[in-house]
Amino acid sequence: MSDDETLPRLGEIGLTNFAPYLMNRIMGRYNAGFRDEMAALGLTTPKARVLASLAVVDGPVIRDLAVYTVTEQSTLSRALDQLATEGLVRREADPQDSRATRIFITDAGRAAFDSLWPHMVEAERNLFRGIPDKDRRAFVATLQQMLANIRKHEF
Amino acid sequence: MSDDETLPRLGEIGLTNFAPYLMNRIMGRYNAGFRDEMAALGLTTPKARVLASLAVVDGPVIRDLAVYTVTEQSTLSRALDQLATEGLVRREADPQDSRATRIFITDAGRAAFDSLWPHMVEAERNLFRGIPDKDRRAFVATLQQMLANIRKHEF
DNA sequence: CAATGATATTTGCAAATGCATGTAAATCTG
DNA sequence: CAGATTTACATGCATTTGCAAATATCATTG
Repeated sequence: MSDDETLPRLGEIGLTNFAPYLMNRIMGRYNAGFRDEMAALGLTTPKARVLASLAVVDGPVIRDLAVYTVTEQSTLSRALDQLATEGLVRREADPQDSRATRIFITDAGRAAFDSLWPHMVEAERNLFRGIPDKDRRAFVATLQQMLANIRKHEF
Repeated sequence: MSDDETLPRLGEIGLTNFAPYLMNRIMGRYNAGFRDEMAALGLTTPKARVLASLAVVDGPVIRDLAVYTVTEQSTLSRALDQLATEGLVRREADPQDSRATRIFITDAGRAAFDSLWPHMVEAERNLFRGIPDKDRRAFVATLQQMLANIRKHEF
């Protein structure tokens, strides 16, 4: 990891060989892909991410939810305000730690997510269109390794 | 591609097996990783992306730049206002089409990007830490295929 | 070539975002 | 166990965002 070596310039690599660029661009379009469906449900990206996360881990404290949803704490706090007002999630004081709040999804929240999920799956399938299953599995494995490389939390 | 089949539920797949989730989370942290360095240069994400793109293709029309930078037209328009005011880019009317504006990077803009680039490379290397070169190449190839699958533009 | 429609970019405005800070509760430390 | 730190969450405020509409130019068509 010594770095006397000269860095390649971006112009030489080319944008489309620089993985982070590709990932940003792909995710930009992926996320935009069901913005209409989200809007129809009154959801923004952070709100949708909350519902998606709660579909997997219900009842996390907010700070963990911020990690799952890749959202700023303050943004998340306000997203939760809205979701709670709309009756899609429920805040519940943690009995162990009265600073903490745990978030639970409601039936209405689950229903909202259920109507969004097929679009997410469809978009994901479209992403992998024409990519052999073997490559796809290797790709996901690499993603998991990457997440392990950079995450600052134990999950 | 018939779809009578029942969709797997997200809870069953698990967040960390759903590629888009992993990609969003990884890029969230990657992008946050040099937010400080950007801030020191007075750059936001869209502004940095403009400079990065111009390091590769100088003089694009704005609508193409919006594709490269994965940025809303209106957001880009204002990012360009700032960059131009700061002297990092230059707007120049397209001689063929007087509706269009072409964007060029200035020496100062190049210098700003050059001071950011090492951090981007370092963050990228960190992402791929411990991932064999072979896997890395396969990963990038898959990304390129994915981009081809979803892009709506010819580049 | 006038009229209609498409394209390129900017801008108005309401909403979302994020940083810094506030408040409250838990934890640590001497 | 009092005081100092840290942690959890919410909020004030300035900035950024993005949708929709405005403006200006180009392209097409009858």
